[in-house]
Order: sequence, then C-alpha cells, then structure tokens
Amino acid sequence: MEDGETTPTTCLHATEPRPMKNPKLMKIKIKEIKEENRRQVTFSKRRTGLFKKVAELSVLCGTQIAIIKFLRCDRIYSFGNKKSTCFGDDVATERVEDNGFMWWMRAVESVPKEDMEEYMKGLSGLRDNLWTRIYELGGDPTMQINAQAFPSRMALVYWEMMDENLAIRYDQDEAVNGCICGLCGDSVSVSKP
Amino acid sequence: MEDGETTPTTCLHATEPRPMKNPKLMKIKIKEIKEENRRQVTFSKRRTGLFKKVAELSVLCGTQIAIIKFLRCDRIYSFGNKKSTCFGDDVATERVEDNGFMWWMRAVESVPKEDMEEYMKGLSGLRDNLWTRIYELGGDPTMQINAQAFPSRMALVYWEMMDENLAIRYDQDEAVNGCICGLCGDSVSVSKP
DNA sequence: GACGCTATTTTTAGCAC
DNA sequence: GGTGCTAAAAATAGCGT
Repeated sequence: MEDGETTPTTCLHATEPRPMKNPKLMKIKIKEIKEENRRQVTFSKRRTGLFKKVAELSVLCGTQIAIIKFLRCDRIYSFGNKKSTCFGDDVATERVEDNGFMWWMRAVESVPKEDMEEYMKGLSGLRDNLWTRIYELGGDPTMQINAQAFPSRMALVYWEMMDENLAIRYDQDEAVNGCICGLCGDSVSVSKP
Repeated sequence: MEDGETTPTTCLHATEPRPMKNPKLMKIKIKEIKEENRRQVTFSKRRTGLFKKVAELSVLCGTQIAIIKFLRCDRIYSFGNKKSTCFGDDVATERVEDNGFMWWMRAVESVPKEDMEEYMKGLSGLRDNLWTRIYELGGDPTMQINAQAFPSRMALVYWEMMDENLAIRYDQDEAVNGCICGLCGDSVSVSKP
C-alpha cells in the first residue's frame, strides 16, 4: 500500500497521548531522600544531567564561567578555600596567590599587558600538567565525552561537585568528584584513593 | 470489549516511536548561538531550567552548596570578587573580610565556638536585611516561588548568574540577575537600574 | 557505585504576544 | 526582557546487571 498516514483514526490509540504500557508511578516529590542508596543514585544521575546542562548552556550562549559546588555535610563550605582545587593538591599550589586563589583564577584583566604572554603560556602549561595529573590520579576517560561540548577557552570554567561520601571531613583534603576546567576546556573525574 | 491491549498489532503506528504530528525541526546543535535574540531567549529559558534543577538536587540530596556563575564577556571573571555580592553592594560590604569575602561566606568551622551564637545571630539579621534590601531593589516576588524548594539552612547556598546584558563592563558594579542565597534559603531576583 | 533499559516526566525550541 | 503555547527532545525513576 502507499501509506497508512491518511487514516490514523484506524488506530484507537491515536487519540491517547501515550500508550501507557506500564502505569508505574515515576513522579517524585521534591523533598530530601532519606534512603541512603536511592539518594546516592539520584545525586549521581542528576549531577550528570546538570553537568550536561551547564555545558550546553555554556556553549550555546557563550557563557564563560560555570561554577557549581555541592557539598553535603553539616558545615558551611568555604568557597575559595585553598584546598578546593580543581584537580588535586600539588598541581597549582606552588603558585597560590596571597588571596588564597590559584594564580590562574585571577581575573585576566588584573594581569598587566606585558605579562599577558607569559600568563597565557602559563595557562597552556597548566593545561598540559593537568592532563598528566588527571592521568596519574586515574581520571575517568569516559568523562571526557562531555568535554566535547566545551570550546577550549582561556576563560575560567571551574566545576566541582562533591557529595557526602567524598567530603565528610572538611579538614581533610577534599576529594573532587567531577570537574570541568575551562583552562583545559575539558571535564574530568578525579577521585582520591 | 474488555481491552485492546492484547492486540496492539492492529495499530500500524504502534511500532513507531511517536506520531510525529509536526515534523518541525526542533533539535538544535550545541554550538554558540550567533543570533542575538535567539541566544538571549535560550539563555533565559535554560537558566531557569538549570535554576530549577539545582534547587531540586539541593533538596533531594540534602546538598547544601550550589554556586553557579555565568558571565558572558571577553574576560575572565574573578570569582570571589568583592563586587560580586549576592544582593547588591551595601548590604554586606561593611563586613568584608580581608580575604575579600563577605563575612558570612566564611566557613562556619572557622568561627570560634564562643562566637558561634553571635555568628548565627548575624546570619539571621542578614537574612532580614536581605529581604528588605531585595524589596528596595525591586526584587521580583514571583521568583520566591522557587524558594519553596529550599529548606532554610544556615549553609551557604550562593547562586548567581549573569548574562552578557548585565555584565558588559567588568569594572562596573555587577548586576545580579538571579540569586539563591542559602542564608535566607530563598531565591531572589535583583536587577540594578 | 556505575551502567543499560524504558515508561514517564520534564525541559525546551520555535512561535506569538 | 518576560510569558504562554505545543510538539519534540531530553532527563530520569525504578529496575536489573
């Protein structure tokens, strides 16, 4: 036959929005999930989704900075803490500014013009070091998929998310769960042993 | 008849994923949107979506910190800049720490135990001032809807997004487009005139 | 814990206002 | 710049592996 498109009324289900094969209740109330396991799964899945959303928005609208931090513990997390580096401890700490930020977190406009070339060279070097460091730490290569969405810019795009399992002790080195760094334009996953 | 579920093969469309009423191409490639107007709309819509996602994740998983910053301009944005306060300039600037952060952005663990009571009182007061300030600045009351999703915690939940229209000049006071502050547990919208 | 599956829910692109 | 609409696309809850 030519087609069946002209007679869709033959199908009883055509008027129904969905076949409704399995009316299992999937909608959830937005309130704290108490079940440890389910919360962990939800966190992981939604974190990934959010991750992707930010990446997309960043690219679509040319947005250059994205910072997300999630921490589940009973303390306020000090943003800008020296410990909260993007990729471990010793990659950049040698160059910590007095204000507690990594040197590459400085606003580029605060860099004198004559120092700009070196500054950019530094960023480039940092990027190389970063990948080496990620490899050493056993970064998950599969996470690099998201990186495709990110144009490689010099801008700071710093992403860090932590859950309760990774940041129980604030005074310990903080394990980084997922990270996108605009310096490298890539997303990485680094877990401390 | 009892049901039609046992004979779904009667419907030719049953094997097709969707009825495809309007095959208008809605899928987009994730690449920078050049058209000024379309980008603005996309930014606005996706920002809202992301906003909601973060709020949900925050509640679902008890996540206490969410920081998102978006800035579209050709400069690196200095995170932690004194200017980038959550709700204007003069609410908290009187209490700026040496490190450039608002006093309430300090990690709570850095607050001596004996000062904790006053610290918390300060947070409470700040919250009150915040609402007053928001009102004065003409904050959008409708934005408070999202606030419902946030439990009122003492934790720092700082949210700030800016688009190109609000942050063209880095050296100007930065206008805050959307903001959720964990100090008050509410989301606000503040625009500079 | 991460990943695959899929029905259902949620987001959103393209409009119009 | 925002909001409402709708079809299409994407995210995801619950399950198993």
